[in-house]
Amino acid sequence: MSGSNKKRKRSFFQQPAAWVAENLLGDYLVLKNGRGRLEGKIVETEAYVGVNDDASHSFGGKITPRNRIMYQAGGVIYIYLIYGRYWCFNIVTSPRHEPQAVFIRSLEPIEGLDVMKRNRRTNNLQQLTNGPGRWAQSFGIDKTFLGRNITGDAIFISPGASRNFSVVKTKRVGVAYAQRSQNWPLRFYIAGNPFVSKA
DNA sequence: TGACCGATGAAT
DNA sequence: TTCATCGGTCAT
Repeated sequence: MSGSNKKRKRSFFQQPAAWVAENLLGDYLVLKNGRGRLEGKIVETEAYVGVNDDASHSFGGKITPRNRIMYQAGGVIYIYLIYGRYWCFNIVTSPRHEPQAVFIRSLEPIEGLDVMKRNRRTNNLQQLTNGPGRWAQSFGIDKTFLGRNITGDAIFISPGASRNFSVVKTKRVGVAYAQRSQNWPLRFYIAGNPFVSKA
């Protein structure tokens, strides 16, 4: 349901990434700023499950300036740039020192579509939020979101009203470089939803 | 300091 | 299917 200010709590995000990724489907991502309220329904996610996942930035326990936020307790935002052009938006999950994260891949636009279109410089509703770079651009996401709390007043997750959908589980997109984990079924999306990315 | 890269998107 | 693209990352 659109317009709710109910929030997922921090404890929700301190579960394992695969669980969080699946259970975020149907929830709403809400962003409030001076220009109003943007809201999108989460329809596609991926889990990056930590030190044993060679598709994850934290594989092998690696710590760099970029990924160190992943080692925080679940509930903070991990942002990084891909291909020199697109911001990728992740939510850190799991307890502290367990560097897992959920990558939000696609949203269904719910509220603030005029602002989203302006940010994306397009009137194409279908291509507004159906991919990680696209929705981030629609929402004005950039590196200033790094480390922010996903349970605050400015940006938060609102629980979905119903779960009358089936979930598709497949391998993740764009991780063919991973030797061991490339086929792990850690991509989740709402079956039949038109805003799931094509991949 | 700079070679290298990529959890993509858009065009074809 | 192909490829443009480029700021950031990280090893040096």
